[in-house]
Amino acid sequence: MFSIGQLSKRTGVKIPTIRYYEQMGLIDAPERSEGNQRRYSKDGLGRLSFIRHSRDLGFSIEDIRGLLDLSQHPEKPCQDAHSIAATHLKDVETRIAKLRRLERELKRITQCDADNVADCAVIETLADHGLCETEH
Amino acid sequence: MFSIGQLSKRTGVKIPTIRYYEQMGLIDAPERSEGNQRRYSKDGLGRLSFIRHSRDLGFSIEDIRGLLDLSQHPEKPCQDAHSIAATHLKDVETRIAKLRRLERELKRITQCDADNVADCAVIETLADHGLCETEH
DNA sequence: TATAATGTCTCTAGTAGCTATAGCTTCAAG
DNA sequence: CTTGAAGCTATAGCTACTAGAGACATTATA
Repeated sequence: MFSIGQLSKRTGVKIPTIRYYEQMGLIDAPERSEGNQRRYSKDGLGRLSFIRHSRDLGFSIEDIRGLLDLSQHPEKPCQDAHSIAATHLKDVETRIAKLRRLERELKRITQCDADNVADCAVIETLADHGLCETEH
Repeated sequence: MFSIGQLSKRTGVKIPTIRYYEQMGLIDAPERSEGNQRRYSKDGLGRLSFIRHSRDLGFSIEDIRGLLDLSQHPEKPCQDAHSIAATHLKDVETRIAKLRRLERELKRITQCDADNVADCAVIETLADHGLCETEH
């Protein structure tokens, strides 16, 4: 049996976040001590680790809901899990592509060596979209 | 003079967003028509374009507040603008690095060709952090 | 000029995924 | 038995918007 603090330390999920997950129905409400404090089983620990790890990989709460549900049914086909993961991968790839365009543009404009705002490439570029090299 | 709808079309910023920016003090409250509708000048258009463009480059509202303020004072040195942009660039680079680690991991786990959840690499990896190749 | 269609107004609440605060109670160590 | 850390609930706040309701304004057409 773990207290919420112990669970937090073991999983790296902050205490208010654990309570938030419970509220969202992502983890079951655990048993309580006589004094009404949460007491978690190993199962609860496993479930929270799963969530933590999924969040680390950037899955949304809703995705995780689906993945957790699947993980409870080992006999089911895993198409759904694959499709959740594949969709998420695509999303990550899209975000990377976008950020790399930003990176390129930001690198370009931060090369400005002007002294004052009047000649500053950063400000100038922001003020005039026509000065951009790339579309975004 | 532009109505809010015209401003929206010209800048690509949605109407509720324009009102939101006004509320946030990012743009000045414009004049009003007799019937209390917003009427914008060319200046307002320029300012909103600046904001739009800055948002496109991923600057936060607070960053933009600073950048807008600087842009009003062309005689000032532009160190601050550079530092805002440089910090943002670093942030973008960090996010790219993180997303690429995710991408790698997601690619790896989605290669699973199992049929059911019991053997599925996606679920297995999420359940057991020890199976990850990279840290995240 | 009347009317219909479109545009705009304010206000409130909702989105994701937490985080912070206040004011209280419980637990564990000495 | 006391004290300090840990836990409880409930509410509000964060970013950057977006959506909806219900009323009013403007513009285009008949």
